[in-house]
Amino acid sequence: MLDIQTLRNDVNQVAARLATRGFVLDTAKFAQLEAGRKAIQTRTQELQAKRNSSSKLIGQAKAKGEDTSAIMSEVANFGDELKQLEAQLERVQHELNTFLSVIPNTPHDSVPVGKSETDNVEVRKVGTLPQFNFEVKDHVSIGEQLGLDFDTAAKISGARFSLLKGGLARLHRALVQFMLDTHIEQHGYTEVYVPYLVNADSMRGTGQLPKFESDLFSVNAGMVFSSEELAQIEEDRKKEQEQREKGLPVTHMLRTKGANTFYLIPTAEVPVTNIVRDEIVPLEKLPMKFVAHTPCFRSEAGAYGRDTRGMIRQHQFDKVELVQIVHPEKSYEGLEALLGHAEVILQKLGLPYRVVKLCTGDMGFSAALTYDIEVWLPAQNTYREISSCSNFEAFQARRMQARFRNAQGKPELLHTLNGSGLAVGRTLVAVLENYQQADGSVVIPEVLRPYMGGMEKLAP
RNA sequence: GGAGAGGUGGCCGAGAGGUCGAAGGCACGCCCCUGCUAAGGGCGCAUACGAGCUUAAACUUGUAUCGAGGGUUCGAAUCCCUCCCUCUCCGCCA
Repeated sequence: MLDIQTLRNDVNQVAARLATRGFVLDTAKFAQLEAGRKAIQTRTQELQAKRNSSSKLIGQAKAKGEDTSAIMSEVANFGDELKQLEAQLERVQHELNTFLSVIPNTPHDSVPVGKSETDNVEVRKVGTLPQFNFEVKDHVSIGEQLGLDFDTAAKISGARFSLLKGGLARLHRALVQFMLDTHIEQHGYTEVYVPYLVNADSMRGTGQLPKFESDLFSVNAGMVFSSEELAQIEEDRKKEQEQREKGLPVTHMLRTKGANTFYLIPTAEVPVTNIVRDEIVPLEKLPMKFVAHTPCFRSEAGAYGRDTRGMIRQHQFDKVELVQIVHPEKSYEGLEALLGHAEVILQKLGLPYRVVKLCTGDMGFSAALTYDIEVWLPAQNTYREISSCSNFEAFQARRMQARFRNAQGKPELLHTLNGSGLAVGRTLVAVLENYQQADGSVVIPEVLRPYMGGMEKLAP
């Protein structure tokens, strides 16, 4: 969420910055909503003040045993108007809120302007590309011999799921352990174990809702209703519909009933960052650095047809996620450090990669600046995203009301950062492809061997 | 799943229809006293949003907020309804 003050002071400037990322800010709509809000709010508060002072007088008069009918009829005169105004105010504020909550973050000044990933800027290339004196296979062909089984996964669940067996499953686990240990022992992160099902407030906090609901999986726990309850729900639904038609604020009777709707996390960013939602963190606790290993669930509704082969794009994958909660003045420093922490994993694994700075058009909704790390995949003869490290500045913190107490003792919004360190499935793919041998076996990177019982290679 | 008790400011905790944004305490900030890592005293100290003033801050003022949402009332932290959450005991369970 952007700062509404900034929008009021300088809509055009904000609109221009948002335009660079392909978002058209409806400034006329904003002006209209603001004008409406202002007029209604001023008048409403005026009447509320009048009502409050009258009520106070009534209280005093009653205490003395005096007659209060004159004052009470005066209040009754504007009672209806006030009720209407309060309803109108709520409606316009709700509209304004909805309007604000779908505006993406403004890009940092250093972000290259561009339309798509082709406009991203390469920051550096690290590592040397492996040479093969045989025809390279992709991870699907290599994996088939080693325990990667899409057919069984499809039987159990469906498309875009995978099943790993034997050494491959262990290698997957070894990657997780290696990543976690590195970040905990060498980079100073605190490991956290978090819920994989979260509520809607958490999803709103980090920006997945309300705009990207279709990318998420949701579950309704214990939603078994008796016939009376079903009838009640139907009635509530009608009531809500009527309220909408009359233009009254909707009371969301259904929403409270459905409060046991959970969302499966699309990334650990959601539960981990929401640790500080509605909190005021003491200054000396900053920066907070968390690392978590979680599965991630994405419906990727819009991505069908892309990466259909293999485990590049799955409904479920594991990720080790780095999150930092920092002082606003330290967030860009923190981002560089965090990016470095993710890179270390690739360096230790001996995987060649490059770092790109995303252009305005390719950045995610909540980010002010994003670096992607792309790992070399020999079979695709290209670099593919394996980590995304972003500074969200105060965008998420404002939605979450995540604050710290500054040196003056006043609450101030935090900055939030996160990045994959790394996506485990894709790292497994990269290991398979980069360490493949002519005989179909795969050499295990040295840093992983302690986690593999000393094993040096996976052989068919 | 059953029974009960609760949710109030950064924290603890009173308040049980009127002058309550909310006593008291802790923590924190400024000041005084003391002169040594003790103690005492005074003052201040919620957040969001609006209006005024302003370059801005400060300030003044208004409104809202006592788990959330509805309702009753001239007036709700306090009464009613719905929901959420926490704790205790029992049951079940990895």
